[in-house]
Amino acid sequence: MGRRAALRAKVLDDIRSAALGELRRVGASALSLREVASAAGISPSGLYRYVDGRDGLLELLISDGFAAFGAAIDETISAAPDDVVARMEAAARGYRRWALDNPEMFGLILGTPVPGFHATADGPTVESVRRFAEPLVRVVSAAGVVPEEMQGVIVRSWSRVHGLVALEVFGHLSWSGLDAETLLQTEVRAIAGEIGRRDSGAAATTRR
Amino acid sequence: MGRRAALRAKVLDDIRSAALGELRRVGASALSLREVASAAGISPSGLYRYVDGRDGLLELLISDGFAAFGAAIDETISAAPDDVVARMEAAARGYRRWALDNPEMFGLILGTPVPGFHATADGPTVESVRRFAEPLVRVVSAAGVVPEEMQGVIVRSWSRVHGLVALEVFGHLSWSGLDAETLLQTEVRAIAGEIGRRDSGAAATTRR
DNA sequence: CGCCTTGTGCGAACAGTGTTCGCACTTTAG
DNA sequence: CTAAAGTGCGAACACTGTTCGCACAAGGCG
Repeated sequence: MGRRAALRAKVLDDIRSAALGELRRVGASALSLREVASAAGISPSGLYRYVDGRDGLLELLISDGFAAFGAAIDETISAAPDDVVARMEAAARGYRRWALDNPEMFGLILGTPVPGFHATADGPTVESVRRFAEPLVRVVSAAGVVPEEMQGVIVRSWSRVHGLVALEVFGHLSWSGLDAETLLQTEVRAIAGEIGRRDSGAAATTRR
Repeated sequence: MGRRAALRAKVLDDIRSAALGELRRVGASALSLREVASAAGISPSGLYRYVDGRDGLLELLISDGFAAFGAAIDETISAAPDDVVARMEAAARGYRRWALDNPEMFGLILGTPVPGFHATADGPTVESVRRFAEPLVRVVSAAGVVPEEMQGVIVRSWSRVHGLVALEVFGHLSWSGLDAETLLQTEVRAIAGEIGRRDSGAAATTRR
């Protein structure tokens, strides 16, 4: 098996980029299977040899999206000075930047879930999520958080950054007239401050 | 104008509830105009006499959704003891409860925006948003925040609650094994604590 | 080499969608 | 009573996702 597999990989790659292009152009809800097929140079029915219908196409996009998001954040962090607060700020800035640059993808992977789509427990999506969360974990653990508190601290910090970014990207902050970047910066510094003095009596986050 | 207007109002109300039912049943992305029309007892084309196509139907739902969300939070707050911290906790709990009970609606109004839909500046949606935000404003202002800082404090507090709730409702917290309710409670208490000592050197939030 | 299984691509078809249009009909206003 | 405005609907159009069967190419094997 050589030639056939190679051709198949190439076609699948064409589908990937065609789908991504369509997503960027018209958004997830208006993403047309036929348009994607046409852009990828194959027939609508031919698409089914590579992807399991519309849901399969979205799964492909979501998986790739998580990976790209994680990679983007990773890159931003790496470019920051080797300081915990600076890295946290970089992570948040990277989070926001990517979300603003890829609003449809951001909405697809972290906004309203597409009905009928559930990531299989050991599928590529979960692996991508791990890869996505990894840089965030590294930053927080570098701040000296003990493993026990780790998960709660990460989730709460993540949710604060995510909340602000999601509201901004989805257009729910525009009425306020406030500068979202400044808001996020303020928020991140507050988070960093709290993590810095976490051992002095912060409320513990319990497991269920 | 009497009889005709009354009939019209009644039919429009049928459409409202039919659309809401369909939204609950199949979600926003799969919401079918024809199904809604059928459930409302009119023909698909007849629907266009009341609502401007699918987008108009969604606008109707969004507007109602904001109002219902605001009313639900309002109710939760009113039922809480007359204490600032208790009211903030109640607001957050009401926010979460409603979002969990109405996930499709929550996603529709605060998740990924529907493409092609933009609330007109003076339309009913904006009014609903005001009504929705009002109870939150009341709680924060009751905490003694000066008007100048007010907007920033509200947005940042809201975003912290929203971030956690959105992640939970959209299924992005389930992997962690953490109890979302506990997380939210911890978060709200932290917010209340910070607002309580806001005058002792909290970072100012600037306008753009 | 030939054969046969497997994989691949595609056109046609089907049920479903949102939307438009023109025609009958009823209610209102003058 | 008449003209105008409002209302409902069936038919039609272009589009969607999906399935099916048929032609054809590629691969493994005797």
